[in-house]
Amino acid sequence: MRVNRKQEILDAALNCFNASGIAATSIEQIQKTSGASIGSIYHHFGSKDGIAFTLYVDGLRGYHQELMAGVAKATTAEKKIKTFVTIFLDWVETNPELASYIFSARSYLINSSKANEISEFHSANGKDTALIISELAEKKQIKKMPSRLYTSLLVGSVQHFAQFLIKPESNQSFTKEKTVLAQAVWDSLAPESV
Amino acid sequence: MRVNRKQEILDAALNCFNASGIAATSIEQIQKTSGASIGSIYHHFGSKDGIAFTLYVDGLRGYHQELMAGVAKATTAEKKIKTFVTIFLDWVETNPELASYIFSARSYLINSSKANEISEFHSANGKDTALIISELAEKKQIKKMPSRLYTSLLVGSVQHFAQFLIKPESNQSFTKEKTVLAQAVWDSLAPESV
DNA sequence: CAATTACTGGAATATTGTTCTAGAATGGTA
DNA sequence: TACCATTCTAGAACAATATTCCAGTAATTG
Repeated sequence: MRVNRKQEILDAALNCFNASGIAATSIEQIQKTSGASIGSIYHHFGSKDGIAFTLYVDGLRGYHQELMAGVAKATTAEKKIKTFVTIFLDWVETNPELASYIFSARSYLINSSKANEISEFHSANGKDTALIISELAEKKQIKKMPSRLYTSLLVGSVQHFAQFLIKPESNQSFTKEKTVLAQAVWDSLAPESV
Repeated sequence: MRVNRKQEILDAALNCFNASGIAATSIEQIQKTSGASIGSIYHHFGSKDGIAFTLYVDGLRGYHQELMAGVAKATTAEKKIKTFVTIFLDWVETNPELASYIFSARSYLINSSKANEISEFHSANGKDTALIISELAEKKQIKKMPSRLYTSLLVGSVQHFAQFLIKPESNQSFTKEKTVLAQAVWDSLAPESV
């Protein structure tokens, strides 16, 4: 093993997957881009789905840990919500390739041979964020509403906006947008002013 | 031609695609589910991507026309925004299989052999909704903010919430959620109270 | 240094998307 | 009806590509 083959394969796969999508990327492409052999690829990952799975889980885990650590530090409800939004947007801006991949990989992996593993991983992550919200709701630090709406209001518009941070059109900054969006999300969740 | 083969193929494909995803569905599955032959399938659609494309475009076109007609009828800015949300949610609730398919098909088709056609179709649809928003913004009937945020606030949380309408867990109704969500979206876009 | 394990290579195989062509059903026209 | 053109169906043949397999090469351990 001359170099870190495993990482080379992952790097090459991320590029290929982002350029053409997982389904349309062939093992041959990954093989040529990475310089590894077919045998090597299958030794390390077992299947194309295996590569996609590793990229997805590793990437998302990094983000998730950052998020949880940041939100835990925030002291008030408003700060927690705004930190949630900010960390998400900052992470996407810092890791555009990975973010782009993760967004598009979800729907592929759900029906792949890694379906079970993905489902477990999601529900574990989901519980973490659900806990944050249910604590705030219990303490009446956010508005009372049908509980299923909480996550939609928290992550829906933010995830949708993330598309702009991924396309590298120009090196414009989004500081204004990020501030306004964090405020808008908080406004939609803030308790009625008494 | 004993029956409507084309429609049979589309119906079968929608079921297969929703059950396993487009990438993981084989032509053989569609062939067996529909009762059509391989030759028949390729005669009508040319490729697997062709089936996926037809399902996607036809489904989305139906929704889009409904949406535009409904919004055009609404007289005030608040009614336009709330109608937008309501029509979307109602449509998803009425067409859960189609909605589920369309959500997951997007990322597949973007990198398929129909990439160009899909891109055109999206930009045409996108212009329509952009026009609605830019008109409201020009007349100052919605809050002034960085323009890229408008669509995120309008469709982000609503699209995210749509997942609950697709899963058939139980036949619970979502009337409360729909009302609250429409109000929340309007609140986030409504001009500052003078 | 022997032996075990981890890794690499690529030919062989299996699966699956697509092409091809012969023929059947259908619709129009005299 | 008879004829023709077009549309549609069928499935074998072909091509592309994911995966298996095993022989061989480095690394590691005792």
